[in-house]
Parts: sequence; structure tokens; C-alpha cells
Amino acid sequence: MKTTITDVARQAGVSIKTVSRVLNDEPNVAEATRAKVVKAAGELQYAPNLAARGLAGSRSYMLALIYDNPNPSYIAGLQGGAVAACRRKGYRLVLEPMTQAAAEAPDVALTLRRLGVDGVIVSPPLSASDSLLAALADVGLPHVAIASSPIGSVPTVHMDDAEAAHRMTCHLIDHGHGAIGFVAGPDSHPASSRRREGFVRAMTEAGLAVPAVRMAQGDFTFDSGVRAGRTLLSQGGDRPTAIFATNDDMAAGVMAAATEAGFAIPDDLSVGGFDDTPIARMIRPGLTTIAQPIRDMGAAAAMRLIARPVGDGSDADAFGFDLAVRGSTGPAPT
Amino acid sequence: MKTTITDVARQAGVSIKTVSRVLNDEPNVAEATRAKVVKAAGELQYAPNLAARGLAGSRSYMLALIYDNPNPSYIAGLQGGAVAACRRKGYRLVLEPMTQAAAEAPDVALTLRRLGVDGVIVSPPLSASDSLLAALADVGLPHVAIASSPIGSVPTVHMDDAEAAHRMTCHLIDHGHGAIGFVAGPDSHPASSRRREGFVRAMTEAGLAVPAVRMAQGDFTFDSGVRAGRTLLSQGGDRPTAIFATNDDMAAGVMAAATEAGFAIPDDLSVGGFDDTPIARMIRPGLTTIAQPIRDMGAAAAMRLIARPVGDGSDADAFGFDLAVRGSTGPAPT
DNA sequence: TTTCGTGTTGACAGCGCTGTCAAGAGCTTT
DNA sequence: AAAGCTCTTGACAGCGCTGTCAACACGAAA
Repeated sequence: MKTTITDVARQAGVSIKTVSRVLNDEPNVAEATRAKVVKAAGELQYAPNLAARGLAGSRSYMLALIYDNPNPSYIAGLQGGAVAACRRKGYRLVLEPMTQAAAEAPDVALTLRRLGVDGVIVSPPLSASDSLLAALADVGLPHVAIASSPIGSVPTVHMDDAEAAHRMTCHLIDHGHGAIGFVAGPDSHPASSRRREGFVRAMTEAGLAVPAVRMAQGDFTFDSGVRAGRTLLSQGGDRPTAIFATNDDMAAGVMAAATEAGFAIPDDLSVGGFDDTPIARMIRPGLTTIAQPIRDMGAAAAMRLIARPVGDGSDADAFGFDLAVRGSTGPAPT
Repeated sequence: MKTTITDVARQAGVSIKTVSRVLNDEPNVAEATRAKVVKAAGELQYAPNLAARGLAGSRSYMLALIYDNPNPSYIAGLQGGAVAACRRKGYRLVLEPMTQAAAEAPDVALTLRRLGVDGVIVSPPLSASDSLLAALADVGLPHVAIASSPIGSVPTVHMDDAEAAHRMTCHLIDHGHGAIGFVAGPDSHPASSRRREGFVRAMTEAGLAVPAVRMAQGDFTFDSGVRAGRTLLSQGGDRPTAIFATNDDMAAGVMAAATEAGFAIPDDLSVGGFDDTPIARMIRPGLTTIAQPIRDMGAAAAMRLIARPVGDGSDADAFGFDLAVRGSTGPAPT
């Protein structure tokens, strides 16, 4: 038999409403009364029924995380941060993986409403889907997007991908590299273009050329990195001395391709990645990459939803990043 | 304004109870009536309030996944399968990461009850915690464990780690290896000993020795694999010609250590892993490893909880595995 | 003294659904 | 024709909690 609020009220000798007040940290409860209730609740091992609470209070104490990210360590980080934040506030996190197609289908709104959550966290690349965001706004579901730049009118938690790419590129340039290859991610991913922007800006600022022949297209997979690496390195004397692949999997692919072609890293070729996923530490040499505070971003997103700020519908939390320098980058060969 | 069951009932011209019956696929509803209700619900974009449903029906339509696994791709697989199964049945999956310490704390039971879920999926290594399982049974929370062998009295979804390790070892032996090194996982992980058992059995069956000097201890991290690899390979002429590391991260570490020491893989040394995580395809050569049907196991676990089987409290779902042969294993050097 | 404000408490009405039970309709069986 | 089925439907009472509102005690202000 589950203990209910009524049991606690009886045990403490007060009304159920008073118990409710104590449990919800409402003001105007005498200290002595509060203590009695806390004691009774403890003795009875009372756990409030969340369904009842949700029904009565019209809040479900649930947040959903919508994602479609093939990168497990990225979503794991997001989840970890979000769950931690939720837990601190008595919320729960429910998972809602979703393909791009599903996110743009006309019935997403219904599907999401059916979840019955208080808010949803939309992670990239889905956070770039205007139709998803519109659907969310349509059904009045509070939401926050995690993205690579602030999104108009939608609360956003973001990290500046362009700035990070700029930093990585400067790191390479500072080491004397001039012929730098670039492996882009898929266009469907908004972060891809942001990273390209940062790269191009840094190159331009340094007065370096960005010939099309040094720009390769990848799709964030290891295999696409291998292909891009082979292409980029098969240019004879004019080959790049450094390659910036815009995620770690592709960078690992580039490194594999380079090794296969007989180039030593970092002596003959420097390689930069992006994301600082576990693989960056598991390949030799270690991969120089951009570390994002993913956990913190997940936590921040959850907090935004839980706190329900008043009046500000479009502000954004900006997060920084770190350049994790490992062995894959070094001075340009002379 | 959210539409309620009352709105649908009015629109369809029936009672709310009839709407409820249709929504829950209860028997004894005239086909014509059912159609009317379905039509009305569709027109109104009706989504049942889960809190109310939970309160009235004493089911929350939520399952929790308890985990403490540092391996993102493992839990991602589990989650993916579980979520998919949940979704098919109108359930939601809530995340409950938990440290080993938290899982053994005296108040887990309360914490879990507080979640208000209908059942919980316990993944390894937490599924080895008797106190957690006992606490779950204590508060009457239905649960299923995902483990490396059936657990007495607890419904279990498992894959035979010993058998898988046996298979990997045989693969190595079949390639002519006799001096095979072994890198164990942490003892806290039940899969560790199962994998060791399988290894030892295969060696014994083949009449091969298992000297202590070829058994190394790791902790499932890349770094521990590097250390184990160095130790195992620093034995001069008596070094192993193959090393079976019991997870992919450690195997990658062993490969890094081997390369660093000047051994070519697989010509000088064969390396086997376990889990078939993404990294197995991202290192060169590709890692021969054991592929577990993690997604399917996650789905099976969820289904067990949703179906609420009658009368059988201790049966188990057994899953098979695959030996994914890649380039890291080859004939023993002559 | 009376009036007023402030802090504290409880009674009570739902929140939106499902479970129980009974009633009515349309059969078949005696 | 009466009795007994089965199928279909609806009335109604909660599930356990929170929100609203009223009641009361007490001290401060008039």
C-alpha cells in the first residue's frame, strides 16, 4: 500500500493542504509545523504521486530531449547535463529520438503534445528545423534550442562554432601552416557552415588562400574523412600541410588516410578535429580538437525550461569552448 | 485550450466512457461508434492527458532506465532499443543515471519510487548489485536486468559473455596463436569474470597454457589498455602473439601500445576486442571484436516490462552475438 | 477599546481520466 | 410469451494532489 499525502497529514496531525505546502516549499508555514510534517513524511517514506501532482497542478515535471544525432558521446553529454539539472529540481527527462523527416512531418506537434511534458530541449541538427520550432511554438510547448548560433525568437543555448573553427585555424596558422585543407560537414547541419565561416575568416585574415581544391566535403562519418583525406593528400607537391576536419570522426579518418599514404603525423601533416569525443584520446597521436562544454549546455537548457523566465522569449546563453591541443598538430614541415 | 476527452465525447455524440474505451482498445464497442470517436478525436487533435490517465488507471506509462556506464555507445544502443519499444506501446522512457554508490545507498528505493514509473530497466554493471535488485523487489517495482548471465529470480535479458569470449579466443587459436594475452575488465563488472571464464575455457580446451604473466588487469579504459599492452609485450621472446582485450577501448589501447613498441598489426600481433563500439571501425587496422545486439536487448527489456507477463518471475531472454572479423587479427607469426 | 493587517491553517472543489456497475437493446432459448 | 443471454453504452465515483478562499489567532495601529 502506497502512502499518500493523507497518511502523512494524519501522522503529523495537520491538514493535507499543510503537508502540500511543506512539500512544495510554499511560504507561510510555521517552522514547528514544517518540522512535524518533514518528520512524518520521513517516517512514512512518503513519495508524492507525480501523476496526481501533475493533474492538479497542471505541470508534469517532465522535460523531453529531442535529438537525432548519430554521435553517442555528444548526446550522452547533453543527456547527462540535462538529467542532472532535472534531478536537482525534481524533474525527469524523457527521451524522444526523432529523425529529420519525422521532425518535419505535419503531425510532430501532436506527437509532442502527446508526450505531456512541460518543455522540450531541441538539440542539433534538429534545432535548425524551422518547421519543428514553429510546430512547437504553435502548440505552445516551451522549448529551448541548442545550436551553433542564437536562433531568432527561440531561447537558445549555444556555442560559437565559427569562433571555435577560427581558433583552430589560427592554431594551425600559428604553427606555420599556409596550405590548410578543410573537411566540411553536411550542409544539413547548421554547424557545418558556421565552422566553414570561421575557417575562411581566419585564413583570409592571415592573407592565406582558400582554393577550392583544399576544401573537401564530408558527412561527419569516419569513412567520409578517409575519402576526404585521400583526395586532399593526392595533390602532389601542392598538398596541404595541415587539415582541419570539422569533427573528430572525420579527423580520425583523415589521419587513417594520411598514415595509409605514408605521411607521418604531425611531422608531415597536422590534423585538427572538432568535438573532443573519446576517440580524440584513443588514436595516436592524440587529436588536437575543440572541446565543447556539452554537459553544461544540456544543464543550462534544462534550467531554462524549469525556471520559466518571465518576459524574455529570445535571449540566449552563450558558452565558450576549449582548444584541446594534443599530438596531431605541430609545426609545418619545412 | 487543450481538448479533453469531454470535448471528443461531445463531438462524437457519445459518453466520455465510450471515448475512453475506444482510446484504450477495449472490447465491446460497436464498429460504427468506434469510427465516430476516432474521427472526432482526429478532428480535434486530441491527445490524452497522461497525468490524468496515470492517476485514474494507476499506471504512469513510463519506464526508467537505470545506468552507470561510461561507454556512451553502449547506453545509446540500449536507449535506442528501449525507446523504440516504448514508443510503439505509448510509453515513455525516463533516464536515471546512477553511480554504483547511489545504487547501493539505503534510500535508492525511495528515490526510485519517487520516479513514479511502471518499471525499470537495470543495465550493467548496476544489474550486478544485489542490494539494488533487492530494493526494487522490496518496493514492488517491476524490473528487468540486462546482464551477462541470468540472475536468479530477476527477469533478465542477457547475452552470454563467456560464450562470446570463448568464440573470440577460438578465433585466435584457429589462426595458430598459442601464446595469447588477456586483458581483463574491472572485477566490479560481472561481465569481466564471465569473459575471463570463456577465455580460460577455450584455452584449456585447446590444451594451451594460461600463465599469470599473460593475464593483465584493466579497467575498460583506453589508458588501462595501453598499460596492459606495454606490460604484456615487454616479455621478450616469450611475448604473446595475440592479445584479447575485453572491451574495444582497451583493445585500442593495446594496439596503440603495440604500434608504439614497433609491432605491426596483425603481422606481429593480433588484437581482439569486445563490444563493437564505433571505435572498432575507426582505428587501423579495423578491430576484430564481439558485436552485441544491444539495441535488441534494450527493446526486449522494455517489452518485458510493458507486457507484464503472468506467473513467470524468473525467466530470461537470451541473445546471441556476432564475431565481427576485421583486420586486427591474422595468422600467428611463424 | 476597536480596527486592521499579517501570518497560519484547513475545507473543499476540482484536474481529466478509468474502473465499477447497472441499464437498455437485441438476441436466443424454454 | 417469458426468461435468459450477450453486446453496447453511460452514470458516477474516485485516483492523490493543488488552488482558492475563508477562518482564525495575534499583535500593531487608531
